[in-house]
Amino acid sequence: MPELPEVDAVVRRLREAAEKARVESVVVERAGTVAPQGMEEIGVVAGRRMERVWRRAKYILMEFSGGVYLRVHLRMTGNLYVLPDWRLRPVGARVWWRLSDGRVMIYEDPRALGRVHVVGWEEIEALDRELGPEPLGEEFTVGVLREILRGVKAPVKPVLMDQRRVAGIGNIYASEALWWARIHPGRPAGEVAAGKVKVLHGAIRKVLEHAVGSAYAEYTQPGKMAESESFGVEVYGREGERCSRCGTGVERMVQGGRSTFYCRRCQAW
DNA sequence: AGTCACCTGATT
DNA sequence: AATCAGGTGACT
Repeated sequence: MPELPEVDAVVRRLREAAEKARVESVVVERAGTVAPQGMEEIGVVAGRRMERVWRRAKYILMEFSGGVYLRVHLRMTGNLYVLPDWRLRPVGARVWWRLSDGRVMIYEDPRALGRVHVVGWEEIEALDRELGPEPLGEEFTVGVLREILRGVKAPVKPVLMDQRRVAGIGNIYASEALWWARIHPGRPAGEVAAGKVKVLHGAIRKVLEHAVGSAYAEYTQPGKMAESESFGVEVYGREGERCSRCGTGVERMVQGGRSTFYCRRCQAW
């Protein structure tokens, strides 16, 4: 479920709920979810205080006292939040952390594709180097986007979703940004006209900023994934519906095994 | 650059 | 029963 905006909402929620909280104990209900595997490793956070929580791309990073870090990736169905009592945990809870005040932080993930890794600072730095710029950060300029796309023959949509090139754009917002910029998703990235790159840059930021706002607003209920995608989404998941700009039917295609939605009239090749 | 694997649940 | 799912990494 989560792309950058939803992950960002999770992080802000955790900040409010659990930053500076002390972990009493850790329970792993599904061994494959944590790495390095086993209770011994993940157990190192027991007795430590969560000093800060932040986001890089779609990763959630937590620093605990004594220089221990957790790197969480929600993949498709993960979610992370605090509940008042451990007994309230849902069926899909894979890992949970009892806090010293009696509350509990839950990593829920029905499909169990996500991961919770115990890492050191070097691994956080390495991760940072492997990932492209944050699309909502100052460093993500029109010029930077132009450099990212320049000379690339691959279709522009999968390129936008490549986390090494730009960090945090997923399947929904890639489709949405291309619709706003009127660019065909299959167009070779390097062939997108300079003027359109500028529009695309603005569209990416606009779409993500809007989603960051609504994701947070709708994330107030722990345990519930946001319905943010149903609000302000123009093409994603709307095959057969009419394009709000020109009335033409929205089409679906598959790129790299993922659904892409677009308007063939607005987004001409 | 494309395909599959990882998993489970919802929907057709 | 079959297909689909908002992500990523490991293959070819």
